[in-house]
Amino acid sequence: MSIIFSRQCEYALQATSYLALKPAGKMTTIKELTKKLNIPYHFLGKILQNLTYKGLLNSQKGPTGGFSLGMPAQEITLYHIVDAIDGNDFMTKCVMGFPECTGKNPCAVHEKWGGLRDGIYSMLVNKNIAQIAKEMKKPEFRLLVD
Amino acid sequence: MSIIFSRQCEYALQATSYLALKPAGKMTTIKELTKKLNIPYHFLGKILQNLTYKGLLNSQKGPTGGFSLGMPAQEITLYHIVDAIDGNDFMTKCVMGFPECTGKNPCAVHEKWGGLRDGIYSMLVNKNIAQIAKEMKKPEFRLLVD
DNA sequence: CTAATTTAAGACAAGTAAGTCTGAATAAAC
DNA sequence: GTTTATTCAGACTTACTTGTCTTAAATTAG
Ligand code: FES
Ligand code: FES
Repeated sequence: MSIIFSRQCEYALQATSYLALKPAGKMTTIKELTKKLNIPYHFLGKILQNLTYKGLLNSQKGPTGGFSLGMPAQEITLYHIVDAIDGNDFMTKCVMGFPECTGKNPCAVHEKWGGLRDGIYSMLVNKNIAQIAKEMKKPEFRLLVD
Repeated sequence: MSIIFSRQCEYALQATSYLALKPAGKMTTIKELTKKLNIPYHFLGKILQNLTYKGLLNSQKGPTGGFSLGMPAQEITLYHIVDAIDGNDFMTKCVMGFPECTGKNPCAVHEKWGGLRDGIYSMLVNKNIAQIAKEMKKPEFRLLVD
């Protein structure tokens, strides 16, 4: 089982992070992405297609085609990706699975979870693709190993 | 999709919390649990069976039979339940799905996630079934609504 | 001992997520 | 215009999770 994001979403985060390494507008093929990230080819194709539909990526067919970021890297946060793929249910649902999550009828960890949930949210919102690109250029960073 | 725990695990947390309300040793039937918690009968049966196998619950067949906590309530934490059903992969896996999660090859949110993950862990470890029972007796608390 | 009630067990069905395959559409390169 | 490389689209398969059904085993009550 994946942790909090679906497998699709994990792949989307990885692929988008990888795209962030490339100069703006530079097209990257699915083939390159699947090779570097070890993600099933057609599965990734559909995911990127979805992100393109949502406006987060650009795509171009034919030779020299591929995918690139659909907006300035500073404007794309991890939250955009997660929201596009998995939605934002985790922000409103009870972590113990009770039918609602409100202060009126709280579960045993409602308070604690509230803080953690907000922490996850800010983790996603405060990290944009431009930052990631910058961090990833550090030599120890994952994905740059080839 | 459930948030961080599987549906089974959510059910397990709810059912165990409910059992915590009862006097120690008092048997509660699946029927009562499914009715109060709105969980599919046989599905819950298997989950409780599993928790019994792992020693967290006691079971007894026949009339007056049912399930009760398998150890003193103070000794059962939410982490025990989660670990029994979903395991503890969330403690060691990368939240972005990369093959490993170490400081040597960190992903973009490794640091932040580390803190949040530890927060989730302590949320689970520091909440035992006895506390839950106490809190749940407050009138506004979920599950006591009937 | 018999009947009733409950968990135990396993097969099965339904639903969802993940992954595969094939061909069409598009666009560049020659 | 033809070839080639790529995304797009949809059907299909596989795997996993969730949920259902039926029967057996155990235990209590009478
Ligand atoms: S009620 Fe459970 S997290 Fe809010
Ligand atoms: S490497 Fe991603 S969370 Fe640690």
